[in-house]
Amino acid sequence: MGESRRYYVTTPIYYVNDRPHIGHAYCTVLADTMRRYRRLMGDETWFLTGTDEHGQKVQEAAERRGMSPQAHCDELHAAFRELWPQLHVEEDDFIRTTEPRHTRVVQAALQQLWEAGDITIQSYEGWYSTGAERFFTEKDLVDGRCPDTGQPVQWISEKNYFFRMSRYGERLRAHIEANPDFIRPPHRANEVLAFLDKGLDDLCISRPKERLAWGIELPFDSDYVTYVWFDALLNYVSAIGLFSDSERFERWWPHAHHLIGKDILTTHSVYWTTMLMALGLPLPRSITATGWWLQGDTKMSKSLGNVVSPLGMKDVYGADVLRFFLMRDMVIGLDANFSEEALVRRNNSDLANDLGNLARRVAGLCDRYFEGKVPEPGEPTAAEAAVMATADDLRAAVPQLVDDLKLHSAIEEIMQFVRSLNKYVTDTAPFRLVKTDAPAAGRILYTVLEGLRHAAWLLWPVMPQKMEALLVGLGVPGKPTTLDALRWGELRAGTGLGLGEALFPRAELPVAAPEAAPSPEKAAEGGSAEAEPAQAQGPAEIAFDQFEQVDLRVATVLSCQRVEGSDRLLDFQLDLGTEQRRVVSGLAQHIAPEGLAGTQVVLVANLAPRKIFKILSQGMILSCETPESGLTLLRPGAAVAAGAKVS
RNA sequence: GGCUGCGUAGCUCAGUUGGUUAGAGCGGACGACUCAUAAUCGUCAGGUCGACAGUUCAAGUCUGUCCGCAGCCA
Repeated sequence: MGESRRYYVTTPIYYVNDRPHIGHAYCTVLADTMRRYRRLMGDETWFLTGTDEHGQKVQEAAERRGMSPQAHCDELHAAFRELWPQLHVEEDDFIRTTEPRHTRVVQAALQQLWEAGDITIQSYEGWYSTGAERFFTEKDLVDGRCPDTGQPVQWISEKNYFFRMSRYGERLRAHIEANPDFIRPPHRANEVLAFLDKGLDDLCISRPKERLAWGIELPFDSDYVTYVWFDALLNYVSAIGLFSDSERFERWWPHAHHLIGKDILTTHSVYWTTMLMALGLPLPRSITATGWWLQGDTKMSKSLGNVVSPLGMKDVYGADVLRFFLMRDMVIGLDANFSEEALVRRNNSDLANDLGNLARRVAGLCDRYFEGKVPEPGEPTAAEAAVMATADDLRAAVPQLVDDLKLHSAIEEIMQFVRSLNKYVTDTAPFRLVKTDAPAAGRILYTVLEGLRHAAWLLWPVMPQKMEALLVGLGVPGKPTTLDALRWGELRAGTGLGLGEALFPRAELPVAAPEAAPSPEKAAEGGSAEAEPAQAQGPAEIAFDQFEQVDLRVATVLSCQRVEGSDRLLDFQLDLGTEQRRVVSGLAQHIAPEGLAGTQVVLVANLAPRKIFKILSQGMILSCETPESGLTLLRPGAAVAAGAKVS
C-alpha cells in the first residue's frame, strides 16, 4: 500500500436532485483530506467528484418545474459545485454524467459489452411502481400497492437488456478473498461475500424510452436508455480518459481508491467491479465504505426549532473547524453522532485552548522580549532533544495512520504533540527564565515555534486555510510540500512573527431558550413528578448592567408566514420604526401565522444574527408558556410606536 | 425470521496471540503557575468490562444461553 506513488481518489457522484447535506460534505472533505495527506507523503494525486444527473426522478422534477431535464440539472448541480470551495475542498475534476465526455464512454462501454456477448435481451414482467422506480413480485405488494410508496402499481411486460453479471461472481469472490484491503472496513467485505453466497443474478441495465427518456441511449437499440447506476458508475473511468486518452487513464486508474457511503456498498463492490471485469479493466485498489453522521436528540433551543443544519456549522464556526470535527470525531467506517455541542467542545479544547492558545502564548513572549522575531535556536539541551524526538516520531507515525485510514488517530497524535509543547513551556518557564537567561528563553521559544510549524504541516490536510494562516504567522508563508522536506530547524532566527490574532477563537453554544410548553401528559403529571433542584432554583442572579445589555424593543408585525420545509418555524417581517427586520421563530406549532400582521410583539433586538433554514434571523421574539395553549406571544398592553424600548 | 458485528469510567472510545493493581481524551473536583484565548500544567474518577452459566492455574480477552443495539439478507 505505502509504496504507491500515485493516488487517485473519488467520491460518489451525487444525485443532483438531492440537497447537499452533511453526508455529502463528509465524504468529500474526507477525500480532500486524504489526497492532501497523500500529497504530503509525496504521492502524485488526482481527486474526482461530480454529479449524477440522469434518471426518472430528475426527469419528473424537471417536468414539474416546466423545464428541460438538462436545464434543471444545469441549475441544481451548482449547489454541489459551489459548496466545495466553501469547505476548502479542491477537487481536480468535477464530472457531470450529462457531459459528452461521459456519455461517449458509457456508449462505447455498452457497445463493447454487447459485442462481447456480455449483454443479453430478456423479457421481464412484473408489477411496476413508478414511484419506487422498480418492479415487485406479487407477494411484495401491500394491498396490491407499492410496498415502498403505497402508490398503485401496473403490470408491465417488457423486453430489457441485461448485463451478464452472474458470469463474474466467482472471480469477484476470489479477488475479495485474495485482497483483504480491497473492501474496507473488513466487515463490509464479509457482507459482500455473503451477498455473493446467494449467487449473482444478471443486472437489468436498460429502461424503455417510453417509460424513461432522460438517460443515455443504448448504442445498439435506440428505443432504450441506460439504467442510471450503470451510467453513473462509469464516471470513475470516463473522467480520466477511458477510450480517449489512454496515457492519462493508465496513469491514474491503477491507483484508484473509491470512498463511498455504506448505503452504496453493493453497487460499488458488486455491480461496478463485475462491470470492470467484463470490460477487461483492472479493479480499483480499494473501496472504502464510510458510516453515517447520526443526529440524535439535538439539545438546541426549542424556540429556534432545532435549526442550524450540520452543514450550516461552516457558516457559524468556519469551514476548517467543521472539517476538523468531521475528521476527528468519526472513525472511518463507523457511524458517529453529530451535535453542535460536540463541535463546540472540540473547537474549544483542541483548537482554541491547545493549539491556538499555544501560538498566542509564545507569540506574546517573542513580542515582548525578542522584538516579535524568531529567537536564536541556540544549543539544544535534553529538553529540546526530547521535543525534536517527539516530532520525528510524529512525522513517521502520521503517514502510517493515514495509510490505515485511522485519520482520527493521526489527528489525536498531532494534538498530543501540541499538548506536549504546552507542557514543555510550563516546565521550562521561559517567561521566568528570560529575566536571568535570555538566550535560554529564546532557545525554548524557538523550539515551540518549530513545533508549531510541524503541527501546521501535519494538520494542513485537515484545515488547509487555518494552517496556512498559522504558517504566515510563523513567518514562513506557503503551502506545505512533502514530509521529506519538513526538517527541524528551518525556521530562521530573526524572521518576523505575525501571530497577533487568535487563530481559533473560543466558541460558545447558542444559549438555549427556556423549555417550550410542556406536552399535555407532562403537564398533567407535573404535580407528582419530582422537580429537579436546578430547575426549581432557576437561572443565576444577574446584575442590572447585564440586564441593560439586552435591547428589548416593541416591533410591529408586517407579515408572517410558515417557513417552507419546517413544521416549527415562522418567518416574520417586522417594523422596528427605524428599520425592518426579518426574524425566524419556532412558534408554528403553537401560533398560526394568519392574522398576526399589524399586531405588536416584543423583540430582543441585539441578539447576534443567526442563519435558520438559510434565512438570516435578526433577533428573537419573546413568548411565554401557558399550561393550556402552549406558547403565547408577549405583547404590549396598548398600541405603542414601533421600535419603542422595553425596560 | 436468518446471518454478522457490537454492548468497557458521565460522554467518545483504546484494550495485542487469555496472565500481576482495566487505560486515553473530553467533562467534573482539587491544587500549581501567571507567559497565553478564564488558557496552561499536575493530581483525583474506585467503572459488577450488558446478564447468567461454563472452559482454564488464570478471561473485557475463549465457549454456550439470554437481554439490548446496529448492519446485511429474507
